[in-house]
Amino acid sequence: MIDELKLENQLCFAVYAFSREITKIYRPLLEPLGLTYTQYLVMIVLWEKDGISLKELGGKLRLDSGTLTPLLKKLENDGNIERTRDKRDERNLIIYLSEKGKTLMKEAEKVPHSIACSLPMDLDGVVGLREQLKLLLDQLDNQTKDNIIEDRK
Amino acid sequence: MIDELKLENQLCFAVYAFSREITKIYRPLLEPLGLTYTQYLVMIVLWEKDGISLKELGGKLRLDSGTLTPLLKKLENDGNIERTRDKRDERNLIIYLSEKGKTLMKEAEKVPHSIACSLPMDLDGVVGLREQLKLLLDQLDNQTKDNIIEDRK
DNA sequence: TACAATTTAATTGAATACAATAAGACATGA
DNA sequence: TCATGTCTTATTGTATTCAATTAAATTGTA
Repeated sequence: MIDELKLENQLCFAVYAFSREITKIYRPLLEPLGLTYTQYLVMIVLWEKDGISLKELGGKLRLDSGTLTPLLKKLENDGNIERTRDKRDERNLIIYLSEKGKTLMKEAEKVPHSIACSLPMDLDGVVGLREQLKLLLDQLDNQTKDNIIEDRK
Repeated sequence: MIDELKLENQLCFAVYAFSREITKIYRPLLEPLGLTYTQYLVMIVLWEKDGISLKELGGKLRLDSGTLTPLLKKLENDGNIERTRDKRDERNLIIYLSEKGKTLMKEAEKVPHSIACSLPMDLDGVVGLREQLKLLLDQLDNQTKDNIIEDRK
C-alpha cells in the first residue's frame, strides 16, 4: 500500500477530524442558548447584518437552501428570527432577527472567550491558522471560477 | 457587536468551511469507486489493517457506532467488506475486506495524487498544515483526558 | 456459582449537508 | 404581450454525525 493512502498522511482527515472536535467543544456552550453549532453560525451572520436574504446568507456560510430552509424554519419556530418575502421581488426570502434573537447576542458574546480558553493555542496561533485556511478557501474559489470560465470556452 | 463574534474572525468556521470544500473535491473522484467520503476513510483504515474491530475503527476515525453501524452495513451490501463476530468475544464486530474491497485499493491509489493537484498548496504546505492539525488534535485529547482524571478526584 | 459492573454494538431521534429536481417569480426579446 | 430563460427558494432522497438509550456478552467478585 502506498504511503499517500494511509490515514495518518491524509490532510483531509486531519481537517475533518479537527472540525468535528471543535463542534463538540461548542455544543455544551451553545446548549444554554438553545442553539446548535450551525444555528449559531446563522445567528452570527444575522447579528452582523440583519435583514439578509437566504441567498446572501448561503453565500457567506457556503450552505445551500437544502440545509438552510429547514434550519431557518427551526430558528423561526424557536422565536429567534422572522422569515419574510421581499416585497420588491417575491423570490427573495429575507431573514430578520426577532427581539429574542437580538437579545441572544448578549449571551453569545461570552462564547468566543470560552472557546479560546478551550483551544490549545494562543491568539497568534488562532489568527495564523484562521488566515491560512481563509486564504486556501479563497484560492479554491478562484480555481473553481477559472474552471467555469475555462468550461465556457 | 464585539469583533470576536464576527464570522470572519471565527477559526471554527474557517475549519468547518474548508473541511466541507475538501469533501466536495473528493466527491467526483470517489464516485467512480462507488464510495462516499466517509466510506473512503473506512476503506483506507481497512487497507492498512484488515480484520479490525468496530471499536478500533471508531477510535482511529473518531466516529462512534451510531455513524459506523449503518455505514458498514452499506459497505457490506455493496460487497466491499464482511462483518463478522469475534469467536473469542462475541461482543466484538470484526470487519474484513472482501476480494472486491481489496481490489478497490488499486483504483483508490490514484486518488491522493488527484487531490494533491486540486489543492492550492505544495507538499510542504500540505505536510505543515496536516502536522499542525494532528498536534492540535493530540493536545485536545490530552486536555480531555486530564479533565476526566480531574473529575475522578 | 450467582450477580453486579463493564464493555461493545445496535438503535433511536434530532440536526445537518448536499445533489438533483420542482415550483414560482421575474426579466427579456421577438 | 407572451413565450422563454433565469433566478431564488423549497422539496426530496441519500448519507452522515452524535447524544442517549438499549441489548447482549463478558468479567470480576462475593
